[in-house]
Amino acid sequence: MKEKARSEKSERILDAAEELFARHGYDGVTMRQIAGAAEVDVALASYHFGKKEELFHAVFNRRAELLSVSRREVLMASADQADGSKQTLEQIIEAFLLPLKLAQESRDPGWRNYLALVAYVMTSPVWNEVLMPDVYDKRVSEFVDALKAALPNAKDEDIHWCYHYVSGALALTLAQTGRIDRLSGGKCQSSDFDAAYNRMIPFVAAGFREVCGVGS
Amino acid sequence: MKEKARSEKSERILDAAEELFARHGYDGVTMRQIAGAAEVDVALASYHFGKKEELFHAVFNRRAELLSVSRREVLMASADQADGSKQTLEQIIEAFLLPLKLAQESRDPGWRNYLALVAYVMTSPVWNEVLMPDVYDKRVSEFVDALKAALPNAKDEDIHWCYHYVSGALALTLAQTGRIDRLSGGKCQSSDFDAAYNRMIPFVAAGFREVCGVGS
DNA sequence: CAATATATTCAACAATTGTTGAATATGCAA
DNA sequence: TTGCATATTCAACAATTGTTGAATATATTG
Repeated sequence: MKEKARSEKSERILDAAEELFARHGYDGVTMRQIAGAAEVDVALASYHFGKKEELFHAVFNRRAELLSVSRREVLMASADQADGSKQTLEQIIEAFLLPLKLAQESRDPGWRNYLALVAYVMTSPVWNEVLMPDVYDKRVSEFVDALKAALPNAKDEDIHWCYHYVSGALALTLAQTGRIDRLSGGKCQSSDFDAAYNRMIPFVAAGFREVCGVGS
Repeated sequence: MKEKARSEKSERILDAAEELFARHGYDGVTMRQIAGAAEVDVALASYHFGKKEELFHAVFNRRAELLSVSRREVLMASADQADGSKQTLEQIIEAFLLPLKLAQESRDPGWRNYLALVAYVMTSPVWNEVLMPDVYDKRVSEFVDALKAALPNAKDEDIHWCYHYVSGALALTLAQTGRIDRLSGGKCQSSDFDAAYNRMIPFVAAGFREVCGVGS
């Protein structure tokens, strides 16, 4: 079942919608703004993607599967590498985050917009339950399973709450709100993904050990 | 300079707007939805608060100062308690989070809606820089200063990035998206604030020590 | 009470919204 | 070329948007 190649203008519409939805949310963007940014007539978006909500779904799903495959591959490669011996917490967390970091550092700026859109969906009480279950929740389950294997004494609740904290830290990083730039007086930058991920891994690993460690 | 007491319908409008804005965002709510939920005519909202954006500001600011005062008091009380001796990380973090937990556990459900609204503003690239600096950024600076005192060897960047992670974990908790309920199969609940905060404190304390600790 | 300020509703406005059907352009197969 | 499907634009629609001025009710003050 091959996907039919979309026209160029069709991709431009998705790109424009991606950027605008990520910044202003679903209701903060009009079809005409999207068409304008894509330099295309308003009716064309409806012609290609149907109603506004379907366009939103199309934008969200375009890169979802791509990213999900990349994440599973990295996670399994990491598991294979630690052949026999148990994976360390750091390895598991790194495998979970690496594909996101790579996407954000991609030359295609669309990836940055897309991940900001994912952050919007993650933090939205409305969209969260509509869009996350389909593809992302499965990756999370695999991640949680790997964590359980690395933290055999942990209670399920503890692991899920700790994952919740990771998820929040990650979402705010993907959102690129620019707040850390302001609060740090320019010493840190939202766009500095190396800085964000290099510290996030030891930070959350230590948190997991503290809350879910063997001593508990 | 005494604040003039607002009429009862006026407060109902703020309450309704608070709940709707928190769930659907600024653009996802119409003046008529707000008026309908408040059982009030549309024009009344404009009469009391002016334009829609001013109403949004009014909703955000109504509890902001109240909460900010409570946070500073707790932070200073915590500092006084550790008279002479240095505050522990856990004490600082707890002082930062406690007022939020108390507000969320308040009998007034408006506080839950308000904190979900704060989460919306925190994670929004647009509203973040409009509304956060006025009152919340100052509290953060005090929190960061206390952290610096407890972690004398830490670099500023490290502290700010770690605070960024705390901020994200906190925002997702305040947002109450219900995702943890789904992912955990009902073992955890978004509304269980005791569970959320009891684990968050040791989690982030360990993270801070790992990234900003004396050994670094 | 009267008079006056405040609160609330009613009705309507111009502008903008998502969506659609008809018209035109473009690419492709025969 | 001709035919035909796809792509794109044009023009217009009913519905909804935020906002406002006039009208009416309610409270406050003299």
